[in-house]
Amino acid sequence: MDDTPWLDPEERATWFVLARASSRLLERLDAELTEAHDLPLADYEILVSLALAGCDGLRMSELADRALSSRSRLTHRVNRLVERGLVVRAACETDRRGAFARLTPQGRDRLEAAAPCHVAGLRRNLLDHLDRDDQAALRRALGKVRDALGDDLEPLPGMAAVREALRAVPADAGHAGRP
Amino acid sequence: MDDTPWLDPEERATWFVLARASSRLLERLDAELTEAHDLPLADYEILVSLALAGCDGLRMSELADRALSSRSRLTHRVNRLVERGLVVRAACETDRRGAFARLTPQGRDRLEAAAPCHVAGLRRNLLDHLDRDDQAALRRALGKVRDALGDDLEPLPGMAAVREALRAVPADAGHAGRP
DNA sequence: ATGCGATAGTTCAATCTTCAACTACATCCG
DNA sequence: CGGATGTAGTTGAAGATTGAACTATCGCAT
Repeated sequence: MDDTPWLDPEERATWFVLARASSRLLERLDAELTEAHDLPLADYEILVSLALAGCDGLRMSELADRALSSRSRLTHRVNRLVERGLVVRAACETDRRGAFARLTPQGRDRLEAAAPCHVAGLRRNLLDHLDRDDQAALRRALGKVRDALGDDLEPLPGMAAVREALRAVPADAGHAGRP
Repeated sequence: MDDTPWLDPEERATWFVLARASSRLLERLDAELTEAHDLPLADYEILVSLALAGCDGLRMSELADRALSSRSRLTHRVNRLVERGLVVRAACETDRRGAFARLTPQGRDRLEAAAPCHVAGLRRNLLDHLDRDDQAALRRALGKVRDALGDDLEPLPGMAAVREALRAVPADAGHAGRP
């Protein structure tokens, strides 16, 4: 490590632009969503994951993975979502240590209301500035980085699938329910 | 906004890979630096900015910009660095609202000790996986995004410049000193 | 000069995250 | 079976971040 050469200007620029662009982007998306829907990006991503899981809900640890959150952070955050009535917990039948989180109808509504804002923000702040080649190059390059970092979650299905899954959430969920 | 089309699978993948790669990367770099040198990445970046500013130090707001930190966050963080003896504050002569932060010799040592670890982490977790074309494409694409987000800080000079600047920090700094 | 809006930075309280226990259950192996 | 070890998730306290309010100063226009 001590014989690692310093970065050359291009390497520095690569790191620099990645750090700054992603940080600013996340900051902006979070601010927009929070401002318009009182829903921090972290909560939005929890809701999306739960929506995709449909009425089965998702294990806490699975959810933590998807939301890039530590377990304990997720516990607290889900608590707040439960207080807000957007999520409910359910016990797991087959593994009694386990806990599921599941979207409530209010959670589903909240998510449906916020989704266009998020997508618009993504276009306005990210995608609109990238042509097809830029996007392909980004996916290629960052895909390799992600692999090297041992992150192997597959990309999410889109809003169509979310809506599909959401249709399966019965309008009266929120109390008891399937594990 | 409500007529914004949903993302297609490639757009989703672009966003997904950017979010996950950058988040995991930052997490990893922070963990490595904290583990090995008890210096969170956020603090490391403050120290680098201060080192590049040499013995003049840097205005708090300028430093906040460079460290991607809110003003209030920076105030707290610099307080902790001051408690640790790595940084000192100094008043600004020409604008008495202003405050400068400046590296102490201990801060300089800390930074010099940690820098190889950070560079090695950057190589191992990011740069080693990208060929020249990948890097150029990343800079092109994310440069556009960064511009669109209104972030216009120019890339930092490298460790050579840091060392250069550090040489200018007198060995007995840390008490009074230039604004 | 003087008053007014802008700017630099800090402070304080509320909120959020972290980290290290801790509980409870599962699984493995003899 | 039964004890050891591992895994899922929560808890609670300490520490960090946020955002609004606040202090102090600046710079400009009158």
